[in-house]
Amino acid sequence: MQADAPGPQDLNTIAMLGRAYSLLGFRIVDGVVGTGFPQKPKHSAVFAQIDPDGARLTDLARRANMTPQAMGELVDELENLEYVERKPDPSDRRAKLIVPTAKGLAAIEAGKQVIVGLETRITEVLGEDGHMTLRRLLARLLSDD
Amino acid sequence: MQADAPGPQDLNTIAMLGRAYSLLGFRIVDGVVGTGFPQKPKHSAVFAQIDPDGARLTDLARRANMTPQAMGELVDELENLEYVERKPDPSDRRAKLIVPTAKGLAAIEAGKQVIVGLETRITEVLGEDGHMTLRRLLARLLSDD
DNA sequence: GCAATATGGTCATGGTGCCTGGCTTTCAGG
DNA sequence: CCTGAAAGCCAGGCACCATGACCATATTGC
Repeated sequence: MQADAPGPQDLNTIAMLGRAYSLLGFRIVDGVVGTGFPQKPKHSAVFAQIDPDGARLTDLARRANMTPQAMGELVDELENLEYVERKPDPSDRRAKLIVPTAKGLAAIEAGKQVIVGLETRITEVLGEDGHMTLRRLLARLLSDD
Repeated sequence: MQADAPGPQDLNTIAMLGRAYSLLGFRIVDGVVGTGFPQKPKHSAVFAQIDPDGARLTDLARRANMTPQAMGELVDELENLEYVERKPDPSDRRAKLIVPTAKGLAAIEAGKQVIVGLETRITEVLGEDGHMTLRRLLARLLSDD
């Protein structure tokens, strides 16, 4: 809620957090897409939650904090991109398991690599100590509430 | 390091940034609404950019990085809530100045106070040094790219 | 066993947020 | 003047996500 035209140091802390997150978040998607795995930002909500052995739609939705319908659409798209498959759950015939394909696993791996690369970059900019300190401070903020 | 109860420290740094921002961002809106100024999260995009003397719709849109149409809708809502008024721009009869009302200025002030409160809370949690260190690290991240 | 109820998933519908395209009014330059 | 550009508005549309209704299957209580 402040004018955010000038340098970052003039922003309030919350705005700085937002900028940093936005900046780095876009780089994740760019990085993954750059390695040849087209996807939308929202798809990472699936990739972040999916289990290599498959997971149920409702479980994915719960973990990603959205409705099963919304997750269903994401899975539709990922199915069209051949990143996941819907398979019947042998233990419950109502359910379907969302299972990543080989291509999907490769995309997830690419995503992890991009994140590792970005974290390395953060360490380069802040130094090993700086990065560790940042993580420690953020962890304290998050475990506070 | 338990596998079944993942705490914030198990997240990658980018995810931690995102969580912290999301957490605090919601608290801003909650705080402002709690002081009796109903608004939606998107409205802060206007409040953050508006000038007490008024600003043009297209300027607001440019600064908030959206199309004039989208900004126009936000301004419609804020006009209904009586936070802003549309006045003719004396220097250009095509343009209209979006001017905050007294109520709008009070809402902006409330927003600033909420942010100050949250920053104070951050200082309580991290300590004066911790908060300053966090800001310094974030500023370095932001000025890097 | 068998109704009652809960759960997994889908479809239809609606709301929100934002976009593009087209329009009028006004401004500025030749 | 006249033409091109800019300010703002309206219509239409797409993306995203939610609610509600529905069907198939599981589970529970009697």
